[in-house]
Amino acid sequence: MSRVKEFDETEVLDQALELFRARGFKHTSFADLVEVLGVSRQSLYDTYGDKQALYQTALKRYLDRGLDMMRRKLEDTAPIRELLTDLFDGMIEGQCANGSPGCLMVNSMVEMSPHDADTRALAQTHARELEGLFTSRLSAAQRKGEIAKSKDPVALARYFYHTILGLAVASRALGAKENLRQTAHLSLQVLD
Amino acid sequence: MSRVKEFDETEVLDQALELFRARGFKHTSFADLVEVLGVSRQSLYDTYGDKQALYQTALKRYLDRGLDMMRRKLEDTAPIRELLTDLFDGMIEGQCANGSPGCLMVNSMVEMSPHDADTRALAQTHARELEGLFTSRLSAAQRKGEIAKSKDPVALARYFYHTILGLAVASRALGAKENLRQTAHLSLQVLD
DNA sequence: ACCATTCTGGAATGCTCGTTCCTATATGCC
DNA sequence: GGCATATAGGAACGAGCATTCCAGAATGGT
Repeated sequence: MSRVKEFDETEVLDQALELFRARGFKHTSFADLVEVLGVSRQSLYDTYGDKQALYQTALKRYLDRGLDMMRRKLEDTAPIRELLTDLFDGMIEGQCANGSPGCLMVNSMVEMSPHDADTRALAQTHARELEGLFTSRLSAAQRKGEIAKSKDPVALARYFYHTILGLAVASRALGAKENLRQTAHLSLQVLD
Repeated sequence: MSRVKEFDETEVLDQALELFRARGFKHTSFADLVEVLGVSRQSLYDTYGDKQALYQTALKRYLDRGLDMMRRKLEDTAPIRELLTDLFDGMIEGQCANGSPGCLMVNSMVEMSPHDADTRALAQTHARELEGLFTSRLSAAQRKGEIAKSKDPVALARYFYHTILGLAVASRALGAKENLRQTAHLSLQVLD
């Protein structure tokens, strides 16, 4: 090989991700991508394949990153209520940073799930994994006596997952940070 | 006037609504509408205007209907926990009936809010109205002593609204009715 | 019977889209 | 210096899209 890539492959992928996140798949044209990413049409095709593949790759990256972040935050051994408070506040702060584009996975679940089997499968797998992370962390908290024995960690995990979905939608379309925080804090009452 | 319309205007509108709800705006072509509604292109344009207007009208109808339904259900003077349990169960049953297309408003919030100011305004107004309905019902319950004085009905109302958003997303992309019911029931703990 | 209105569907328009092909130019390793 | 690769962008293609125009047939009230 001789000439080297002039753009950072993952950096451009992240830009594509942000564009898809903000506008959705159908509302983002290839011309938009070329313009915003500053990379020529041909290079994009050579590097990532077609639009669908680029979207898929970006989504996968987004999910992996989110899952890693979640794993890291849940490793914290702080009391579960504190931990979840911080986690939700952090998510809300992060989501609403740049004009509230919401969550790419949620946007994808709504826009793409009925039309694209691959995307649907990605979303469902991710949901299971995320619920799994929550479940084991909640179980740990339960063993430490922070949560009553009578509670079902699986149901609680799913509940928090559903709560996050709702906050993502509200963040995108309504985007009142303070209200989201309030809801997140209220949601913690299920632990009592 | 001489010749009379051969199709029921609101009935066809409802069909358009269901199509938009299932597929989204961009993923529904005018040809799709003509085919599914069984009404010719020209008649659709004559009756409803262009695609955007048809969508807007359908969305407005959907919101009005939902708000009416909510009003009726909230008039019930049953204890608030029973009432909300029934309300959520009814919604979940209804949403998941025909292949879980989710909620048109939520789908619209995700797909259209960033692109169309009218749609965004509709969604935001609807959010406020829905929260208002919940707020006054929760206040009433509070006066009757069913909810502690320390609770803020506005925050609770918003919380339930956010919960509904989350359930709508899950219903569309995941669609496990039993899990949704479980989450709905857990969410009622904020009243305690 | 007449006429306004409606329905239907073909045809055409003009635009946008994703994608491919091609050519010209730049770049770095051997 | 040359060769393999990367970039850039013009051109074209074929498809799909929303929308408009139009002409023919149907329909019902007066």
